[in-house]
Amino acid sequence: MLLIDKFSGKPVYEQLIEGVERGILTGVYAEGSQLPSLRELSAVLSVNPNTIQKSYAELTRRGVILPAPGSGCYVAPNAREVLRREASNKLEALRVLADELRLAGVDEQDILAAVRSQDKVNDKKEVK
Amino acid sequence: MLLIDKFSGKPVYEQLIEGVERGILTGVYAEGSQLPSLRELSAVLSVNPNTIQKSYAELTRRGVILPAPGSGCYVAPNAREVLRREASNKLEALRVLADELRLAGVDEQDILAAVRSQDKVNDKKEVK
DNA sequence: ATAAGTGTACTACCCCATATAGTGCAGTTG
DNA sequence: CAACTGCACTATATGGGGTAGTACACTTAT
Repeated sequence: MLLIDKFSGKPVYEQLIEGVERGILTGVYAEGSQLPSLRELSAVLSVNPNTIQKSYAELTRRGVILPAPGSGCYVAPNAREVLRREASNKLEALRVLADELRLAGVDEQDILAAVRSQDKVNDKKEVK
Repeated sequence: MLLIDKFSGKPVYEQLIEGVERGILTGVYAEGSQLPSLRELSAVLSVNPNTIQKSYAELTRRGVILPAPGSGCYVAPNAREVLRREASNKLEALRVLADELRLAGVDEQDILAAVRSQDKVNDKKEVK
């Protein structure tokens, strides 16, 4: 996976970070599993190794992945938990964005509808 | 008010744009009213006139304000409508952000609660 | 032990956005 | 006329993003 759009305006290293995060959350990269090496990713994506390293360094700093010099990089055993904790902090960003839309006069129902999961999920999951 | 934080990491000219937009939406700058001149804003905010001009040019391009060389800059008569139309397009951004949080495992209720207007909520537990 | 692959640390360079600084011009207003 | 307005232009400095290349120490498989 890990697609990179060099014309998106978004820095490549950020796209890379989000791509790995998404891979972990969707199960493509299981906790403890090995990630593509710097040079391999560099070759596959046609991105400079330094850029890849910058992304991996950031993920390492946050405790999402664990580097093993000489061996490779691995998804941290508690990666999902780390990501989940960080995501909670992003709720504030969501609130701010929603407030802006509301201030601009966007209909409350439209806002709620946009946020609500619309993938035919009739999630009747009984929260236990 | 138009406060500028030079250490926020966000470009000054963007802060300026958002500040004017907010002023229009909150009624500080009524439609048709005159905005502070380039040089006046530059002096008050200690920001280079070129930076102010960049912000005003962007707002002009979008039809939010109307410049009158020799006279000043004025809020477009339909400024609120323009902003409202633009805001509708941002709903997609809201949806994407919400999806990310959901994927990360953030509780659905927490997401909805963050989005919901929190003005003295008469707690309606019956979600219709 | 050798070879290949790994993460990591450098240095150097380029491009572009951001922002500042200064000058000047044409138009409007009092 | 004088003072203000938006606007255009050039020049410069700074920093982030990205590339390029080299080197080192470590691990792993042959």
